[in-house]
Amino acid sequence: MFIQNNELSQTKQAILNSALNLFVEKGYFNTSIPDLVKHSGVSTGSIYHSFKDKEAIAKTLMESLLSQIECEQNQILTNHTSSWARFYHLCEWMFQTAETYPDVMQFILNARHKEFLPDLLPICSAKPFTTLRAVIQQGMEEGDLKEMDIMVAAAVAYGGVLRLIQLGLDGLLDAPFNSYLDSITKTCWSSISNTNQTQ
Amino acid sequence: MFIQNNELSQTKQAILNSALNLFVEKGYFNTSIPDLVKHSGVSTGSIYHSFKDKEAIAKTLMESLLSQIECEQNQILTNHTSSWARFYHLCEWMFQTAETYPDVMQFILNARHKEFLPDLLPICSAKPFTTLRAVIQQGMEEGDLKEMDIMVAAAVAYGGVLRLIQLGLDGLLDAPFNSYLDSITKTCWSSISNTNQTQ
DNA sequence: GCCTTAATATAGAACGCTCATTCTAGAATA
DNA sequence: TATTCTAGAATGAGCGTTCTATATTAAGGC
Repeated sequence: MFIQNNELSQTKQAILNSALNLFVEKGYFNTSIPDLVKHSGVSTGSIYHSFKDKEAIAKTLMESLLSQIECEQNQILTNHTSSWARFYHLCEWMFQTAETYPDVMQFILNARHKEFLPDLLPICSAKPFTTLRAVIQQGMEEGDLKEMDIMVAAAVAYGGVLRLIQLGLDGLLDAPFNSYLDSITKTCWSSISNTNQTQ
Repeated sequence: MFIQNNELSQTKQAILNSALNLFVEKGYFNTSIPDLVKHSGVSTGSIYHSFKDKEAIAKTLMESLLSQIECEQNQILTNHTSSWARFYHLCEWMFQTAETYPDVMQFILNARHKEFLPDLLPICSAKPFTTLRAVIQQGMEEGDLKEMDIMVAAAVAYGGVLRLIQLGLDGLLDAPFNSYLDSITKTCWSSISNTNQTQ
C-alpha cells in the first residue's frame, strides 16, 4: 500500500495499488482489466467510472509515484544542506525504498514506460532525476566536486548506486541494501570529489 | 542489419532483424505478427514455419544478440590482458555499440525481457554481464583494485558507464558517446583503484 | 424525523475488434 | 514425386471498452 493520496478516492487508490503490483509482477501488457478486477475487488464498471481507460490508470499511477517521490526528496533537501549530505541521504532514501517497496523502485527504474505511455518524457528527465543531478551541480559550484561535465559526474555518482539497486532487485545481492550504503556512496562520491577524503 | 548468423537462414535473419527494430521502436507487445509481416516482407506462413510462436522469435533474437556480444567481448579479452585495459576496451566497445546500433543496446539494457520471456534469467546474470564482473575480479586478485565487495566494485565500475549510455540513448547527451569515454572510464576505475593514478 | 428526486457509484453481461495461431492450397526445390 | 517453403484467408480466444440495470448517497421540502 504505497499510494496514499488524499486527493484520490479509496476506490482509485485501491485500483492504483493493484495496478502497481500487477504491472511490476506481470508487466503492463500482461495485466488485463479482468486481472485488475480480481486483484483489487473493484468491478469493471467502477474502474471505468474512475479512469478513462487503461492508459489513464498507468498515467495516474506514474504521476502519483513521481509526486510522492518528489515530496520525500524535498524533505531530504530541507533537512540537509551540504551537497555531500544531500547526496548521501538521497542515496539512503533510494536504498530504503528499494528495500521496503521494491515494486515502486522496479516500476520507476525499470518499466518501459514509453511502451504504454507514449507521450511521457524519458524517466531521466523527470523531476526526481533532475533533483539528483542538481545536487551534483551544487557540489561543483561550491567547490566540493571537481569541475567536469555534469552528466558524466551525475552518471558516476548515481550510476553505481542505481546499478547496485538493480542487482539487488534482480536478487544478486546477499546482504540487505543498507549494508552497502556507506561503502558505495563514499566510493562514488570520492571519485568525483576534489579532495580525496569525504568528511 | 545487426543479426548475421550463418547458422540461420536468410528468412530467419530477416524476421529477427525486423523484430529487433520493431521491438525496440514499439515494444514487444505493441508489435503484432501482421506488423512483422509488413516490415520484413515475410508472410505469416513463413514466419510460423521458421518459428514456433512469437515468443520463440524473441528468444532466438535474445540468444543471437547475447552470443554475438559474447563473441566480441572474447575478442577484446584476447587482445588485452591487464584488467585496466580490458575494462577500458570493454567500455569502449559498449560506447561504440550504443553509437552504431542503439537498437541493440536498448534491447539488451532496457527491454523488460521477463515480461515476454518469463523463463529468462535476469539480464545481469547473462554471460556478457558476468564477463564484465570477472574483469573486476581479476583486477582485485592482481592487486590493481582495492579489496572490496565484488558487487559493489562492479556496480561502481560499470554503473557510471551504463548510466551514461542510458542518458545518451534517452537523448540527454550533447556530444557523441566516445567523447566521454576517457573521462568516465578513468573516473570510475580510479575510484576503486588501489593507487590514485591509472597508468 | 421521512419522503422524493437527482446525481453518483457499482456491478457484471454484452460487444466488437485485434491478435496469435492454424489451415489449406499452391509454388519451389531436390 | 516427395519434401520443404510460401502465401494469405479463416479461426477462435481474449481483450479493452461500452451498456444497462441496480444500488448508494446527497439535498431539499415538509
